Amino acid sequence: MTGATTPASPRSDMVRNRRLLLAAATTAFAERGTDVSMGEIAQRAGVAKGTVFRHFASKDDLLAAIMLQVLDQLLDAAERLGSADDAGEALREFMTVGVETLAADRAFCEAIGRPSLQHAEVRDAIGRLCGVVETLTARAREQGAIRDDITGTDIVLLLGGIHQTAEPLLAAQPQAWRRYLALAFDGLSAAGARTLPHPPPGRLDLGDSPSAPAE
Amino acid sequence: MTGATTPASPRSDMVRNRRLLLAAATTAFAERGTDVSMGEIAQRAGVAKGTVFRHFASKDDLLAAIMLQVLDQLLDAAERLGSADDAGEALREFMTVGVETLAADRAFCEAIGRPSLQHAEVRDAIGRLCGVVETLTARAREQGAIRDDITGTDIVLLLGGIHQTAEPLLAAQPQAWRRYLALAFDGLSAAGARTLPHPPPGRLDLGDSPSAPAE
Amino acid sequence: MTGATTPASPRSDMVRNRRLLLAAATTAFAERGTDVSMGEIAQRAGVAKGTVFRHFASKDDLLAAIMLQVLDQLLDAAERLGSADDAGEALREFMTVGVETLAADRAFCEAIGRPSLQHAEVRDAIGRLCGVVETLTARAREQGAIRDDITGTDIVLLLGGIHQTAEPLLAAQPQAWRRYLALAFDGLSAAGARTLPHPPPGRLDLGDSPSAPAE
Amino acid sequence: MTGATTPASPRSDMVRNRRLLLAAATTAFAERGTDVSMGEIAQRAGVAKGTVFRHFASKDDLLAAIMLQVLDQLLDAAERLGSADDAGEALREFMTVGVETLAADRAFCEAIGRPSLQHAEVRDAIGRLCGVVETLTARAREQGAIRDDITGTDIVLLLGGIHQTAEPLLAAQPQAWRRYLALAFDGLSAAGARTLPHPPPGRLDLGDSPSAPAE
DNA sequence: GATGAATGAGGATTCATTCAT
DNA sequence: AATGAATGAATCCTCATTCAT
Repeated sequence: MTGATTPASPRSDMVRNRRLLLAAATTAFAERGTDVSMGEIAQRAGVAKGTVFRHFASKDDLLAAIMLQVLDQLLDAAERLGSADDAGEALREFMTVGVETLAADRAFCEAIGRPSLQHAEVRDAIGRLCGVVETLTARAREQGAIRDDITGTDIVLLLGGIHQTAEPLLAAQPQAWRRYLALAFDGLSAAGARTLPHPPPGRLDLGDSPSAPAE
Repeated sequence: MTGATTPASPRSDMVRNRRLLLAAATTAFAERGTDVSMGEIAQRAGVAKGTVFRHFASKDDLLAAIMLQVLDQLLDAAERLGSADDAGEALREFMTVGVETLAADRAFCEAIGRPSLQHAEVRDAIGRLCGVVETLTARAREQGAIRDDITGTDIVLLLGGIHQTAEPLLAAQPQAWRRYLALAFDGLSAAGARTLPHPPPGRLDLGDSPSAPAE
Repeated sequence: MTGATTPASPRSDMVRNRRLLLAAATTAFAERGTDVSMGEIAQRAGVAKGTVFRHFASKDDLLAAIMLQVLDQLLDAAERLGSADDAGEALREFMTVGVETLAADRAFCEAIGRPSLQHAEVRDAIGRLCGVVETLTARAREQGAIRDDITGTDIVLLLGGIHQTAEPLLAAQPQAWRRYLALAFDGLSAAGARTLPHPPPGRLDLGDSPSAPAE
Repeated sequence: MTGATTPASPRSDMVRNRRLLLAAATTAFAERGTDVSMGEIAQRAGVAKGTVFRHFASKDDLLAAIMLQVLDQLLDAAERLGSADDAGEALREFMTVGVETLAADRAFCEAIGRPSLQHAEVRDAIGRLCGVVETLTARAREQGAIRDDITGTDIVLLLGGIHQTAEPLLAAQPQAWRRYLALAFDGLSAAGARTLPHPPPGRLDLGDSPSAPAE
């Protein structure tokens, strides 16, 4: 099993294994949620169980790594779209990419609000994402594409909500989320609407914080 | 062990235990999702493990019972509001009750689309709920309170989505869902909006259907 | 469930229940072996679980009661045949009845050599059976129908052995035991055969006796 | 935990553990039947519970493995004796080995006719055994050592029967089976005996066959 | 660095048995 | 005397994690 034809340097093997593992785990978690066992991921990646733990000290770490992957994709998208001329269209495009990403990843949703979020890195990435999206959102606001009282964090949160709305339909109608994305966007751009009742969320602070300020 | 004030008859004790179990399970599942063990639920209810299984033959049955509880509440609310004069306001009120209910129940969302749904009773209840909500929705449509292309099933699905949007905030801001409910409602009532891109969902048909028609 | 049409005296109800229980247990154990649960037996008898335990303090006691039933049947048969003219034929007839009984009772065989045998009553009944069969055997010996070195206990033990020989066939060929009974009988009547190598067993002494004398 | 003298490589440890497990399971099952728990077997083998399941995916697999062990021993014996000059003596020798083997293994008998038999491997081994024994038997028949109407399958079945006959005595008289083996052999060689009443069994076909042909 | 065997806590579930009514 | 709810020990099995090679 180790007798590969081209061992290359040990370093490169490790890199390759890490890539295999992330790929396998991404697929597995996306398909079947966070309950997939480490054993199965090892198998799918074609490595031994011990190797999984050499790369990711715990299942939680692996989950965090995968969430980071997804978050990075989203971050990239948001950054890429940050300079588009039509900020409203850019925002819509970002949300499309975002919901599409979630729709393909069952674990991501499950994992939100779980111990993985106690990983500082994940929290940071979410924070950063909210920041970049805030830029996007601000421009859309200024261009009048969306109403005044919407923040970047709102947008990020909506990704999960839109996905969740369509989730029960996805098995039968994989594109159903488009319907609810359009609906949400209509809400976002509702011109003369009354101001939203609850204040906008600040930077997302997730995790166990038992210091929940409530209201 | 429970130190109840009135042990009464074994019958009444059983009723009491069932209530304790449902309460414990509802809370536990709501707080920590479907992974809570039967053992913990027993402990929380102050009964022995065996007692849980006397009342609910399997974990899945327990989950189904809890979903039915929630669905029944929603069904009641929808029926109660079915005859209100202002159908738009009634629909909004229903959605308020609905999201509020979900906000208190984490498991409910997880459980949608899971084996518990293979319980005919749960499927039936969902079907019935969609039916009653369709009535509510139709009236709101006729009265011009919401746009034309929204169905009762859309509304039911939105409950989960709105809740999910706010979910990461709930620990810190338990009322945050009100913000996203208002936002969604603005989308629903968007007067001149373009028709939504994806066709409305039919009656919710969940479960294993591997005959996913895709699109 | 208690509202029978004719309660009769409480005494007679108890007798009736005992009979129902023994019948249900006999059938259940015979069909599926000693693993049937007390709960199922209660159900089959149409009584509550508690009632089973009022009549038989433990599952072991119930098993013992059922073994006693079977042993009594065999005892009756042996006594009835004790006065037949043709002792050889009588012995053969007894063995036929005996094996037939076992063939219909899966639990009996399983239960031999188990804790149930620690019930003095069962041990006594086996002892008594060996005694009566010894009479039958002695007459057959005297009449020259079987060889000299066979005892009643040998015969009793053979019942189980013959049954066991055929057991794997019984599902497909319920009468297969007749073949092995005939074969055994041919061995028993082998005229000029050498004396059997191991001394005849004494009175059966079963149970945990850790004082096994070995040889 | 085991204090072995030579831990050697993990591979060799695994082999050693497998051996320990088989030994522990063989003893445990032989002594107390199939009810011994996997936990106890682990303990007896000096390994953790999980290790049992790494080696045998289920209790049934473990039982099957043990039956295969026994069947292999018997198969070896039968093959070894297949070429002896005196086929009658060879058959007797085979039966001696066979019963002796069973006498040391209580589970084997219990397990016959149980789900373990649905393991194709076990069924196959039994079939093969019957085949080899048929050879042995045919030669004994031809040499006039046993009567005409006895098949190899009869012989295999008799092993269990003879053992069962002596079983209640084994604790006190471990060699008692020799008596019943001799008796059975006398039946097998009964020269002028009438033909046996029930047709000989075909190849042993065990398992769920609900197509029981009856008779 | 990789391997995969071993570990053992934990999970769902069953069942004999007890006991309040 | 009968009921059937409650109990909790025991069972099989899974899985994250550790560690010797």
